[in-house]
Amino acid sequence: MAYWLMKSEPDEVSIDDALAAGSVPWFGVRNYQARNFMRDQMQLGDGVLFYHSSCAEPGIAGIAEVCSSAYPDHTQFDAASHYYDPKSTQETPCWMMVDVQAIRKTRLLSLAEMRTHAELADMLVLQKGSRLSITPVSTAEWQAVLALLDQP
DNA sequence: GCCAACGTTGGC
DNA sequence: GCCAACGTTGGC
Repeated sequence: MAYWLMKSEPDEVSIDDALAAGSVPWFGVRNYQARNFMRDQMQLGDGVLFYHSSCAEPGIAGIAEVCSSAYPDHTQFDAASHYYDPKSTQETPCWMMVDVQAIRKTRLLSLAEMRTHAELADMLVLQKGSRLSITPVSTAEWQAVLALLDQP
């Protein structure tokens, strides 16, 4: 059982969208490190902090969990998609994804607030220059975030 | 829109 | 294998 923080642009897939859909395919990851986390390390039932990025108020917006193993991201084959990758073929897909089940929406734990909590200071998403859209979260960090989400 | 930081590409 | 140039991310 592991924990992850996964960034999504709410204009594309918000926590509300994910809750309405039940589960969402985490398409569009085009970074090898993030892909490898999904392909090699994620397990069914892993906990996910659903993070809104590239928006007015970036931060953790909900809780989710991994609900599939990794499989090819179909958008890499779609020439009309923003995520099309001409190097990928059906036989040798480059990009993988998992499905994520939204569990609940939480209060927004903003990036600015996250930076004020010493117990979160080591979270990878807070490190200078960090841009990775999927990062592992330690058990202690997971528990600290959940505790903060339960506070007003 | 700006820009710092990082990742990828491609010439050599 | 090096590294400069370019592209992308993402907060502000």
